[in-house]
Amino acid sequence: MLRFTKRSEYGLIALAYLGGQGDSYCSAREIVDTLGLPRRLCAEILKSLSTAGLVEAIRGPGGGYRLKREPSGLSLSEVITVLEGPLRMANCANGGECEKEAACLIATGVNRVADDIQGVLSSFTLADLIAEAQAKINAPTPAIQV
Amino acid sequence: MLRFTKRSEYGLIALAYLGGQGDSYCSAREIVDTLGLPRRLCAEILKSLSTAGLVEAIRGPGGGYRLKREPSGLSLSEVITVLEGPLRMANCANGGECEKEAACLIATGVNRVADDIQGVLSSFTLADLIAEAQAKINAPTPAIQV
DNA sequence: ACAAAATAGCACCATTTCAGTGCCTTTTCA
DNA sequence: TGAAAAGGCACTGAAATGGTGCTATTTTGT
Repeated sequence: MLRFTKRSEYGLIALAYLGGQGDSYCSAREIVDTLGLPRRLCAEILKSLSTAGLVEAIRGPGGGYRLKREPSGLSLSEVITVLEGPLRMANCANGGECEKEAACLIATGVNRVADDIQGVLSSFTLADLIAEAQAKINAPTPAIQV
Repeated sequence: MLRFTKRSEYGLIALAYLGGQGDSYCSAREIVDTLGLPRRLCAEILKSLSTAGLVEAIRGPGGGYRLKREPSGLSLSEVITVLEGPLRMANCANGGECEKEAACLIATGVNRVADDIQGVLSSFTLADLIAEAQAKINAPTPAIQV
């Protein structure tokens, strides 16, 4: 339960990778080949991130993606919202087909939980993930390659 | 994303209801009829909660369910774990088919997030939900009945 | 002893979401 | 003008989720 989808997982992985590459552009191909992720799926994810303005995309040879913002300014909350849509803990907590008073029994409390979880996700940034990732990118093997 | 399943939702609702009924036993039927929840599904959920020792079940006429523990001692974390299994944010974070170093790029960080979220869920108790629910059970209509 | 109340157990179906893929188009650099 | 790269579109298979029906077993009350 309460798990990330692959979209979020791959998205965060790709972002962490981009974060470790500085200002240079990385092609989707490089990313998926380096990290061993499914190509098309990641392409879609990167596109979403691009549309949302989290990464910058440049076409053509030499192009690719790069972060549009400092990793420390990119919260997990934002990334996940882009890739999975907004948080909705219980059905009645959001949009609102809450006809049965039942759901509402816990709506208020659940909303409070949701807020706290959202807070956790907001408190973590891409920089936090990258801090961990750095060691793995730059340490054992020069760079994981295909 | 990161949403409760219906199992958790209904489970929490039922527990909140039981919490408002003191020491008396409430039949599954009473619960679902009062709250307008799907019968069979809730019966399964109550059975799970009973197996896990969170509620007490008594068969036969006059029987039913009741909380086996003080609401303030029952964390959401526990309830949700019973009804949905353990938290697992990313695949590589748990059991371990983590062949691709990719997933591990964020594993450590994601695990930290998961811990924090688990912390949030542990910090909320059934009593918190009931506090909200009480008003709705005892206020507008004497008691929602069939 | 019997009937009714209640939980327990089993097997199944429908829908939605998720993960993943293929193919073609457009842009852009060399 | 050719190759590299992002972008767009439509589709498929698998799994999780939500939900239901029927029957068995236990227990109380009459």
